[in-house]
Amino acid sequence: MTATIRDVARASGVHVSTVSRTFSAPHLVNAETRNRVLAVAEDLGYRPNRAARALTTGRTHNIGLIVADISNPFFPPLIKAAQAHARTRDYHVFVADTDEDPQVEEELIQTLTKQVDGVLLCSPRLSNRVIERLHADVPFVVVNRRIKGMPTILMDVAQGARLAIEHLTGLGHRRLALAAGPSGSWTSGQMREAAAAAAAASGAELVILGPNAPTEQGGLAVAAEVVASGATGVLTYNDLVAIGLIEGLYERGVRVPDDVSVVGVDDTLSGRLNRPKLTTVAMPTSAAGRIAVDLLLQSVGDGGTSTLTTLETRLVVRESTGEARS
Amino acid sequence: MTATIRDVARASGVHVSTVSRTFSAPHLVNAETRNRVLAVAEDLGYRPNRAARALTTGRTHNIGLIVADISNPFFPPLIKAAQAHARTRDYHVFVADTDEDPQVEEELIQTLTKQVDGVLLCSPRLSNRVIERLHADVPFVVVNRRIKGMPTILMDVAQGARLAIEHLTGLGHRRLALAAGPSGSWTSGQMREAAAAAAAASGAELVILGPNAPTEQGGLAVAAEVVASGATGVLTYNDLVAIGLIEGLYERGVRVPDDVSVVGVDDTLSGRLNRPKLTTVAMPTSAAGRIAVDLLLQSVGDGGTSTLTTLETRLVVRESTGEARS
DNA sequence: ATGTTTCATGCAACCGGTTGCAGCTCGCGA
DNA sequence: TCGCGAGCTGCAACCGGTTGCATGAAACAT
Repeated sequence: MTATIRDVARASGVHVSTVSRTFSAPHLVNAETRNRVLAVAEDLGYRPNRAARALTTGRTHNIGLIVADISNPFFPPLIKAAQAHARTRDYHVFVADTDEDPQVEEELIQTLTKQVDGVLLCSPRLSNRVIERLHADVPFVVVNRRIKGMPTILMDVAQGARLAIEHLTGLGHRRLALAAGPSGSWTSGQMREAAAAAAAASGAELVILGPNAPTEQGGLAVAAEVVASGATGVLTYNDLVAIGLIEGLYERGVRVPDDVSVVGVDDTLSGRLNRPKLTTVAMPTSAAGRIAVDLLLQSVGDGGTSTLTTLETRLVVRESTGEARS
Repeated sequence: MTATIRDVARASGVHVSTVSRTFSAPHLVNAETRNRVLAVAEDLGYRPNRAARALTTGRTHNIGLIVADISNPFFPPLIKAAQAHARTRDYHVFVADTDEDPQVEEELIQTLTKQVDGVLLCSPRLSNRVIERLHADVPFVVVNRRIKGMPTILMDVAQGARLAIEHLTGLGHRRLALAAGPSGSWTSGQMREAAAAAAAASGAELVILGPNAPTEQGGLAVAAEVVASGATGVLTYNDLVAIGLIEGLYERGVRVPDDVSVVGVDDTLSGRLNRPKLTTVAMPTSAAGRIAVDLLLQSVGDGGTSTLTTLETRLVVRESTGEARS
């Protein structure tokens, strides 16, 4: 068994409350006593039990971070930024993966409820109704989805989609396709609307293909439809889909960017190292991670503002897009 | 505030212990009472506080999973397999990223200690001594590193390295290089030894380059050294390094596999979608994740076996390796 | 009618900490 | 010399559950 506060108290001849204070409010205990207690504690290998502490203080100093798919390279920078930033605030971040399954997502949130002070929900797949219900149990910050009444961080995908479409029409493409994301995705809906509007404004045609899995497989799978559609410019749900799509097109003898231009979204490292290097919409994921933590800790503190933060996106032009052939 | 067991007890006119049993040992309470309690609980939105429960039972039903770098595509399959498998055992997995920093790693383990029933250490960067000390506080299962006295899962990288080197020498390459991993990595040490032995056995030369960061950047950075070494066959620490290296060689006008053959390790999706598709050593990561969970739950149960499980690796030949030019 | 089980529930201690309050000691000023 | 405040420390209740034991009632056997 590991040593408890009472073991330390007994061994150093003081009351448990003194030991407790030695760790949680050192200035309240006499330097001499404190040193003795610390020495004994060290000796016994005592470590405060954070779970027990949380029971009375109501603060775990942990935050939960829930993502739909940890293997999507979009998330790691966000996770790392959140983690690093949380550490400066004396918090730790624990990540859980829902595997794109709303049921698992709900279960995880339930489990997390009393073990963390707040939860960061990244691209949740749960319905608004369920999220609102769960919100009664634990503070949330939502990333990549708009739910009113909750602190929210959005990346301006609409703007990104517009930039991408304008880039494509600017290169002379008149027949465009959007390889959409999964059906539950709020982001995908935003992209669709913005892309449709931007295409209409430029007098280009836009066909929506999907829903697709937000993965390379999704991209591979949609390649046939892209070819069939006759589109020469494609905007994809994310970089992964773009990479898969390019591979799929390649397998069909369609060259990128010579025959078809492809624009990704997220600006992941994989996209940067793909060949051709991806033209993509860059998302401020690290900033989102940091801000999310700040927002969360703030709403843990005071109880709940419902700020909406929208972060700008920008287009990064690389090699996967080119002029339309005349 | 959320409802507690006492609120439910009061509202349904029974003692708290009855409410407690309703949830944790339903068969001990009369069906009628049980239903009444459940109804009241539902009504009040009561959820058992898992942290409080853990305090008396000593079981959190959580397991911690610590990785050095969550953005390394090697980990997600392992994480997902562990998570899925744990769920079938009524456990949840929480992941933390150490950012390759031993200090952060230690801190995280400390934090996790009383909040999980056991910890999965994947490719830990901490010294054996520290790990052994921490082991007194919480059960461990170690993946990708040999620490005696602890349940361990190893992927046979030595075998993988041998296969890779033999593949290269079989193609006629006589001057080989190993782009090693970070200095703290046990795996990297294993690779180095096995590769050296295999090269010697085939009468080929092997130069060790590194240590390198286990990332694309690491691969990019080592490209110059590879060129300078005159090697025509390169084994890298992992797929990421291989991808970065290929990119770096490409920038220097060196073609893969025409001028230089490159073998990765891990068989990640990125490697499969890279162009050229990576020849690589496949690691049984999903199996490792599942087995790790089993081992951990087992040692949570009985107290600590120190099994050593070694998983086979295999070589997957794709497009990044080819015959040496004569 | 009595003794023995069985079943359901209550009681109270306990898990490992925290914290408001009270009491003690000491030094200082009057 | 006394009173007072400051500084430490102890006491005990509390956080939200669990669980061994005792109690009481009903069911059963004799």
